[in-house]
Amino acid sequence: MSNIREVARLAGVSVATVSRTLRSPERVLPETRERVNAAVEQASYRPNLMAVQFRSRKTGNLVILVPAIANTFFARVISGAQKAAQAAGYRLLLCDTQGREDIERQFAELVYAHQADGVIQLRAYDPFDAAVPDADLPPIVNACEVINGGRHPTISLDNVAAAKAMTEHLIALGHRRIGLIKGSASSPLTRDRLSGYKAALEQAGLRFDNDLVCHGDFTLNAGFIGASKMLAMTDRPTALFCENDEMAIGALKCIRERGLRVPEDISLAGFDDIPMADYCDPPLTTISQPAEAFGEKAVEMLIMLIDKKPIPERHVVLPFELTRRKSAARRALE
Amino acid sequence: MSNIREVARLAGVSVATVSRTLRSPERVLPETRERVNAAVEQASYRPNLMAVQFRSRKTGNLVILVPAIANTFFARVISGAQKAAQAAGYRLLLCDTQGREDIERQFAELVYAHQADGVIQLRAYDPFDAAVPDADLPPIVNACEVINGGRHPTISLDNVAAAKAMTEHLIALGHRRIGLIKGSASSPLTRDRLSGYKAALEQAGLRFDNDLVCHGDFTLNAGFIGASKMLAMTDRPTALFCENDEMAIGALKCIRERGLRVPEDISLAGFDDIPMADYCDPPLTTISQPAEAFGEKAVEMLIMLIDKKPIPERHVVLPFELTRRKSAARRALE
DNA sequence: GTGAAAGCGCTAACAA
DNA sequence: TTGTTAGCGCTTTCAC
Repeated sequence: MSNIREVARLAGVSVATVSRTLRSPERVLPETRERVNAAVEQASYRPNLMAVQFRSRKTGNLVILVPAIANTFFARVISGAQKAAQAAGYRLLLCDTQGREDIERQFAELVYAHQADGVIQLRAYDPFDAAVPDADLPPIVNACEVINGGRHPTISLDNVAAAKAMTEHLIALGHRRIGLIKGSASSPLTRDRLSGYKAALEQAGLRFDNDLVCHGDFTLNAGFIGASKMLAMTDRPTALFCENDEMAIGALKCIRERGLRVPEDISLAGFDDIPMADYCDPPLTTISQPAEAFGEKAVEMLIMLIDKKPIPERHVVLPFELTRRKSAARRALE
Repeated sequence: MSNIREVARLAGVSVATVSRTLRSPERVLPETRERVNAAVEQASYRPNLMAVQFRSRKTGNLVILVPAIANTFFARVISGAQKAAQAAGYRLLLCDTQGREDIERQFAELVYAHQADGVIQLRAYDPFDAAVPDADLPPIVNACEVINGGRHPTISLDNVAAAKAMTEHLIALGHRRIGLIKGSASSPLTRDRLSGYKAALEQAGLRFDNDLVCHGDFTLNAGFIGASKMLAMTDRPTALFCENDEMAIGALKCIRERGLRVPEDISLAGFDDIPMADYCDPPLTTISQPAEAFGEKAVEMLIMLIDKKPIPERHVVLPFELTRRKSAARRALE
């Protein structure tokens, strides 16, 4: 593998001129440029990025901390992030943290080790020591699941409003007992969604019943378990609101196994609008999130941070949409 | 941010000793080691990985080329790869190529640019110029969708045998007209699976009917379209074998919309065994693949290649399993 | 516009 | 066991 010296020798110029031709060609005479380019070609030269980065103190890498890659929602976020990163000449260092703080911290440290220029965290945990003063915090953006009152820029959804909208929708359909299957207890997402759920009930003059809330962890299985608890109640809910589509699909399986029909016997709603939501039977009423946009926005903001450009708004809120499909319908009269 | 010289000064030793303490502590006296470690602590020193890598000509990065991150099967593969990489002290540079060869080539070149030590390609395309002699090919492993007769080490499934097993299963259930919804035309996977399908038919003395084969692209929608074509036939198949679960779930939706039942009116089979396969209605009969193992194995082999260790077997074949659920049943007598 | 030369932070060969 | 020292390949002054 050839190096810059080899190219310089071939072109009959100095290494500095080769470097300039590659980084800022406009500062080199066209004829010199051509000779250098010819030499680059001839030597099939590729700059050693390690050396470039080492010297210029920029890695072009962005760390992205993902709680669960296998979750289709996050897969879409990553996909959006990757596109934006690539467009901006950055690469994505992927880390499946499984929600473990030690792993998150370890990967975030890659920034300190000059292995990455910034961090995107998709979970509500600050991987940097709280003792670090805000001023010399490395570039980091917190997206999707956002730390309430955190010190980093965020990109989030108004989860309170989204959960409220869905609950209102179910109430408008005549439902009075609405079960809620929550996500992981550690996630502020679920706190916000619970608030939205409560707000809608209150607004409609309905009493909040703690028995109608059960805890899950965003997996298919959690939805199944949650639904089986709900269905076992003597006065069971007529509608079930799951905090993500995976759990809703898990719940659907359980409901069917009990010989009940959706939506005739019980209405069902999800959250996220994963591709599968439109393909299950019946198609799922859910909250659509712009997953790719989370990734794109996060990368854009992070790069601004890295370039020390001013950020127009530190807390971006992306829009949601209530997507009505067949899984939620008017409550049957008894 | 402090550097090695600062630490050396603090510890009253040379930079070489600091470097040694960090890389091979056993070559340093315990008491020296302690002094160095104390100095490291005091200076809150973190080695500049860019410099380390630049100097030692190892990046610790592995590029992984993924056709579609949003596909749950690949998400599982990535997850396995990431775990193995992390365990071995490597990081994963993720690239969502969308199956585009130019993007694949571009990212594979990161190896030439000393930005990564090796490449994992999950698609049947060689991102390196065929002109490169095998001897000085960068470390690369080809997994999942494998180039037939390619020059790189591979980790694959016996797709011929798997498709044959599934087709045999459907035949054993009494089906004589079995529709096949294929994946992307460019993929050798689909060629192998077609072979297996044909082999099973032949073995059972059934004629191969080209009208029963239709082309898809592994997406939910392709399954829907494929099924609608099959169902429109005058002499429609009594079983449908889809080359992945996503397409099977798409087909399921179409079948139901036509007012038909699975498996009473038509049997359905998929491939991959994604988590959702067990949660659709009815649960999907499918071929289970060890997705995470693909990622793990790929990383392990790649690291052997990087370390120039001999590879026990260049072409690993991972086992599949025929998972019988309710979507495929005995053909109803007419 | 171009070249000479210093040096980024570290590792490794060699010497002591 | 430890220190000295020469670079790794490149960018970036600073002269010319």
